[in-house]
Amino acid sequence: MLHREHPAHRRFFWVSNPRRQFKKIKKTWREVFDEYGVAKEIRIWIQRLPDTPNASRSQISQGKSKRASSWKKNEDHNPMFAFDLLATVAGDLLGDELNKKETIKKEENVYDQGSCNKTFFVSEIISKPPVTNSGPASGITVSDFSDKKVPIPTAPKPVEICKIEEINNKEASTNGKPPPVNNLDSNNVDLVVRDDDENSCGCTQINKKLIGPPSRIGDRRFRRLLASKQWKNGPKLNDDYRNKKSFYKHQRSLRDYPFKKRKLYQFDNPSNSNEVGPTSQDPTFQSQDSHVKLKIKSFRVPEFFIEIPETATVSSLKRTVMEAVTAIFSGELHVGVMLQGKRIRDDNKTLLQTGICHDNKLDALGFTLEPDKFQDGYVVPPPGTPKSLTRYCNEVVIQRDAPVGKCGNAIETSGVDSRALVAVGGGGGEVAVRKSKRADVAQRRIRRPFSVSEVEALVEAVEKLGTGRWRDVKLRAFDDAKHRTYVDLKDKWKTLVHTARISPQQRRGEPVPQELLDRVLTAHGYWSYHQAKNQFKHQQQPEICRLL
DNA sequence: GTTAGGG
DNA sequence: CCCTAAC
Repeated sequence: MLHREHPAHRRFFWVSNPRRQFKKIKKTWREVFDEYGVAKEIRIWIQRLPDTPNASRSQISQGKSKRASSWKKNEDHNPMFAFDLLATVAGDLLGDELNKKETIKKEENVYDQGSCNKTFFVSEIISKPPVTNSGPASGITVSDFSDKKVPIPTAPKPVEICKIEEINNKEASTNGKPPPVNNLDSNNVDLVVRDDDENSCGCTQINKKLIGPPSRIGDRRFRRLLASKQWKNGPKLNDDYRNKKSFYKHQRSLRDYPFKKRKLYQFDNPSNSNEVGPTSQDPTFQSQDSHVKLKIKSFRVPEFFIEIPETATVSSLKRTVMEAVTAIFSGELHVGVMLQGKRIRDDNKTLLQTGICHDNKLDALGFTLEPDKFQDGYVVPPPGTPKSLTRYCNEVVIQRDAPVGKCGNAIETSGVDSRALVAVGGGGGEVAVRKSKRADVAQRRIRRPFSVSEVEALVEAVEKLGTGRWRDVKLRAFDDAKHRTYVDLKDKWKTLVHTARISPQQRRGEPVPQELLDRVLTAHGYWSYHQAKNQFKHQQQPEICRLL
């Protein structure tokens, strides 16, 4: 029905946090379609649906679609509701006559049903070839646009939305065997649009045949690279991309661990996202009251990166590694249970109910050690996922040995992935090289709320230096705080001004003394007024405290 | 490299 | 805290 295997299909997967502003959603779409120069207008309809995530839904009725503002409003009240999204591109591809076309809609809401309070949205839009013509030329592929091999149909195309996990499951069902790399078919490209925000795991795939399960690549620029012809370069792309990252990114990547703070999501299988395991009521196990013996063979440290000068000593390398490991494992650890790649979320289920005790299920049982800060879900690589893919997962995986162990609960570390730690001698100097490729994903720094004393120091510095000299503020008041950049200070000042302007009831976090907030407003007002006038005078008369 | 501002 | 334009 969906003709998904048809090589001439062009697919867009869109993964987004529904809190995303619609302006940004549209921007993302536009970026994608602009790659092919076909989009003239991006229009998005949102349709509110009943709150039954797994229920199949009827066709989209464009007329009933609600406006984005309506959706956004409702969403605040119930962040977990299900919704439909239909995006159309007005132009040569998808015309204004969308409502005339056969639009097949299947349920598309895939989200974390656990503790995560975010709803992740996954949708796929497929340009479906006309029913009357099943030939390869009737569809649209990425290469159609980049290479012009196939004429772009001018007729408006029907749009299909179906759920992405079907595809994931299909590929996961290949038993995780690494796909044949040479079998790259340019006509079978899945273009995945990842519209994530900082709290999401990027999930960008070019050709699932080539790459396999969702990988951990989350950068818009990279996506755009993929969207262009360069996707043919495959996974090596990221290196080139990485080199373009700013020097700062490299500089700070060391001090920014524990990194990969992004919340990841998991593609739940709708058929068993709530109940994992089909044999929960098997009476033979109940009557036997048997025990399940598990042997945890090893665990793996999640890959991480360090940068260190080649002139550094081995001792300092060891110390740096230890710091990184400590940072990752400091804090509370949580254990996740996976069965056949699916996370078991209901803690109250018995092993019997989940099917863990079932013999033929034991192979697929796995555990994750999750650092405290990564609670919102993970990409769980299917069993047998190539290491090059699991590396992107933000977790520590404990793979359970397949047979029921005979030696009790032995735990042995498999050792840190050495590739991640090799510092290569290059042209000399301070350049640190990471051996590991395509893993320099953007890493959000951890959140480090300002203490009251820090705020006080900031206020005092700004009072004297003004609001336009953040580097000086940094040097003056935060020179020894390596984790506070002058941009951080600037941002903090911004939030301080905002905090000072809102009512105390609306403020969050550690309370800032009102006296400090008053000084913030005073200094802000003063420098807003005097900045231009005193920009060249502040050197003689920087002490505004006396003036206030 | 810094600054300013939107996200 | 991130990103990026502008300087």
